[in-house]
Amino acid sequence: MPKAYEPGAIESHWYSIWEARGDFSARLGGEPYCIMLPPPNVTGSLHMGHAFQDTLMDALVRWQRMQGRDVLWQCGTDHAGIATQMVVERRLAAEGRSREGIGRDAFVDAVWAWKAESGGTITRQLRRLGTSMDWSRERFTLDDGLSDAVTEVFVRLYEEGLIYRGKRLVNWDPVLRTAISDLEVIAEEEQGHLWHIQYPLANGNGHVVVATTRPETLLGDAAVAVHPDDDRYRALIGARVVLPLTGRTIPIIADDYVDPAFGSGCVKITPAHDFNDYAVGQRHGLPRINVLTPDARINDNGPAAYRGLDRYEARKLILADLEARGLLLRTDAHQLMVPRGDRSGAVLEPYLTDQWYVSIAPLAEPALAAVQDGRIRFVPENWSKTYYEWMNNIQDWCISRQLWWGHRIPAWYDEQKRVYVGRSEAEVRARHGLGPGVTLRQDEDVLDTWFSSALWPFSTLGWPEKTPELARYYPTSVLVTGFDIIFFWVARMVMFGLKFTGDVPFREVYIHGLVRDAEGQKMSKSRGNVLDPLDIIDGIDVEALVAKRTSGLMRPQDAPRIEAATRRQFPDGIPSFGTDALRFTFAALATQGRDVRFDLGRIEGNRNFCNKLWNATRFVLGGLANLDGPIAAESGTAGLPERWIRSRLAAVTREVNTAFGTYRFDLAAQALYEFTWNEYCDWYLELSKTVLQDPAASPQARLATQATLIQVLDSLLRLLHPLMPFITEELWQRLRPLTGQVADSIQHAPWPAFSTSDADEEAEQRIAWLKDFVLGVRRIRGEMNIPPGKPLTLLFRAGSSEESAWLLELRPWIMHLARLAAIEIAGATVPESATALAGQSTLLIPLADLIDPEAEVKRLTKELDRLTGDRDRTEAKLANASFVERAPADVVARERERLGELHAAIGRLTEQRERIAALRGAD
RNA sequence: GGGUGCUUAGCUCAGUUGGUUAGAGCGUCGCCCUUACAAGGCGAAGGUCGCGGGUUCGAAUCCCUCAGCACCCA
Repeated sequence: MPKAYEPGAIESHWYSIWEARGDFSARLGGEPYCIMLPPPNVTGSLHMGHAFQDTLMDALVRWQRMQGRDVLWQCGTDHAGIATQMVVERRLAAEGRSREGIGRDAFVDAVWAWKAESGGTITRQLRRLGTSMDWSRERFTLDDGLSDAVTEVFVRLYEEGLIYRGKRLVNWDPVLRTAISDLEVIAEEEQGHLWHIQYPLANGNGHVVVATTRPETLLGDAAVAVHPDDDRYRALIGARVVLPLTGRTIPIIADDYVDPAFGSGCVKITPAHDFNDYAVGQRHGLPRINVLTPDARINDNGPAAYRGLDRYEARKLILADLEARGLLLRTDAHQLMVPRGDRSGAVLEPYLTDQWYVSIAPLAEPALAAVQDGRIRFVPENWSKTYYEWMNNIQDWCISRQLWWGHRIPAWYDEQKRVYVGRSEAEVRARHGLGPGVTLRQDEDVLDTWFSSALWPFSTLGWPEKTPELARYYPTSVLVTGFDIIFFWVARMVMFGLKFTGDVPFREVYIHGLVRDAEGQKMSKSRGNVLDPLDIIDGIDVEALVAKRTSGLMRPQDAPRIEAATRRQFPDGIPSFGTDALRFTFAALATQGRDVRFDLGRIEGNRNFCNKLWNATRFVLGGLANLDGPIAAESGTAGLPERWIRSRLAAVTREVNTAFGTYRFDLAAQALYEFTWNEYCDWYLELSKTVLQDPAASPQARLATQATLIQVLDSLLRLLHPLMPFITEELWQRLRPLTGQVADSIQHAPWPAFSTSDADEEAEQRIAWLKDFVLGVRRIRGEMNIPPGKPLTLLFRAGSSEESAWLLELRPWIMHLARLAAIEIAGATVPESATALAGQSTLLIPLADLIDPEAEVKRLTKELDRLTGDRDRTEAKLANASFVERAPADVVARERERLGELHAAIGRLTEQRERIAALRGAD
């Protein structure tokens, strides 16, 4: 067995075995447990968010599998309409071709070709993470079955009147030339201008001034609005103004949407190009004058001078023309919220188009109720508020996208533009009696990708067919996802799930935080702070990392800044940490907060933890030369250390169960880390050496020690397995010949059982005393600078007959751990000594030549200060009559007991300090 | 403007229903290559729990004010 833990070899070895053997497949028997993988973009690659989320899901799934549940972790990918189409368009552009140039069919073929080329990347990466998904059931949102489900849902909703077509303002991406959903808009504050423009009154008696951040929209103004109570303008309501540059006149209207304090208190109203103005326009019956083309140029509704100009060129020219006419009063610098498409980054335009909508209120109501009445539970519970907030203010969902990659809308138009919705053209013709003479043209648009994602929990299980899988695994057990897609995805799955299956899609929603970099910044390509999980697993040198972060940037000018930051943060690149260390780190970071700061320091510590576990196993295996097969659980005669570590194991088992059961992966990781390192390795392994390395130890004691080493390690590996699948499998397999476990893989080994009868109060108490004893000696060594290896003689003054008995029982272990040459019973008079307390007993290390009395007095004084502080606080508490009266009796009793102990300890230490001080005085 | 959170050691974070001396990792300091592990061992230092008030015998924990920060929605 190699001396150091080397993750690379064991990881690649085990995954292929697991997968080939079908270890991850649902068994269709036993109590089902099902998780739906939030489908990643089929042509995407794994980022830290995926890795984090998938680690948590895999931990749950492995935990449940070990408990004997029939686990289905349903995996698959999504077609990611906009994102994928953009990538393929960019590739075409690089070859000098365009989507329009090659036509729809050829373009869609090109996307499928791209999927074939790059589609395996993310699933390969998922495997590297050790995720135990059921790959035999992998699905893709554009598969036939899932596409049929999409069509079915669309048609049924349409037939119920819950899908309609409407002309509305949408968020329009002029670069991608498609509508996008409100949720895909990123509004950020940017530096812009506020231009103050004069609109002359039509009657020639003066003017009003409007302020705008988008002067080019002036061409589409339909009115000027003022607040009805604004005295400055009350007289002008109903008058008309001349709209500059257009020759049109428009009315001045009153509407309390206007904020009299902003700008001049007059607002230009452009119903076709602003959401608020649209609403004002509806209230006042104003015309909607669209002045932009789909790619945001001025259209034919604009004056000839501006037609065909891009919106920003038009803005420039319009401002110049206004200035030339003396109508541009002032230009102020102004911070404004600019909406951009989350994919293209382009500034969006509110734009008037025909789109398909889902009428959402009738779907939202039952979805709201499902959470309110507890059929779906959010974890942490607080996220239900976010869900309610959105559900209560929900807007109809624009589901059409002007893309070519996706599920084409199952609607056909005849030559009179009448629309027919059906499962196919044939069905439409049959149902509506449209003969071959009628020409039908299918709607050009595709559906929002989230439309198909919303069906994921049941479409992947075969819906609308009534499959055994659907009956068995739906509703699924839990959804694991980030809070950023509660609206996009969670809410929509609930709505569609309830609508089409009559039941919730999942019983619990575990919401985790979002992974950020060490400074708390969101990881993004443009910030250049992205970490690739595989680079953390495998390591990467700084040159490769810089190259990765600076290639393919949207803004190539960012490259030098990104390079400098990367070289500063990772001067030596990233070493290889291995999957298990990464996963354990993710688990440890999965606290209930909403941000997860990823710090490489944490993962280094956890890589070391893997090494610790590795070496502990090496130690255990190395001490078993006398064994050639499984060792019975109750072998030999267990001593206190054996009873103690088994009791501790039981406690940590319970803790881990509670932690996993409440999605507290951080607490599970912490409990396991602590038990492994601070109890099993630091204490039990050391205690075991007392017996194993003692040639005179009895065979019974030796056997019990060996059995305990093996069995506790075996349980520990199983407890750790959900978080660290690879190293635990590797070590468990090495240990297996000695454990008698029959499973072929740790992932099918039984989850360690917890029973309260494993708790051993007596052993815990005595070993706690032993630790106090040993620590007391070590502290004296540490603070007196006595080399750890120097054997010491210790004088023991028993505080009670009980503790005398404990010493008798624990003497060999104490001698060994405290590195004592001898323990003698202190007589009535003892030489001047350094002192420590263990329980009620006093430990004395004769000073002889090794201790500086000065230092010992200082040390004792510090300790006494601490104790007297505690004593004073406790005394004050007990002196308080209302405390004694009102606090629970056991709390008061505990304080009294504590006070007694403090008094005794202070007495012993004071006496000791005086003796040493006198000694110093005598020098 | 509406909503949701956060503020605990130098850094990143735990802290269950209020109850001994508020914990961990990393970092820092001292001693040690003690045959499982230097990716290690042993020991130590470090916090008026954002501020102010209230409830209570008792508050990091419950309530209120304020400050700062973050996110979501408009």
